[in-house]
Amino acid sequence: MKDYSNFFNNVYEVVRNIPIGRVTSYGSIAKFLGVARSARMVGWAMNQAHILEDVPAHRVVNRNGRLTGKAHFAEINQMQKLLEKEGIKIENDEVVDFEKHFWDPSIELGFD
DNA sequence: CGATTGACCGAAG
DNA sequence: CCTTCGGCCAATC
Repeated sequence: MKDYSNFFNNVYEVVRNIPIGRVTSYGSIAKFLGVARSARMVGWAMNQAHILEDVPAHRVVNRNGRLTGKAHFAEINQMQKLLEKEGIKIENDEVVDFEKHFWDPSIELGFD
């Protein structure tokens, strides 16, 4: 049973729970929610996220650590700017030491 | 309502 | 390194 109506809601909730100075990937979120093959839906969720306020979409990148969604922000450098502000270095639109800053919801949040 | 697109992922060549 | 393909599903045209 998969409540896709709640799926988007869950995505936003997970993203909100991303600690400062950490980043995660769309796939990891999707996997955490049990829809590993629907990572694109996470992307769509992010697309809708811009209407929300507590959704730090800048902390969500693709599995390469690349800022694929930067073009969707109000300003192109907004995403990189926010990340660098949190102590994450960006180089060539990619997160430096991505693995080091990577935050896996399935590990950090985990299930009870 | 059919076809296309998309802030993805992974595998294959 | 790059391109192509299959998969998944909502939103858009």
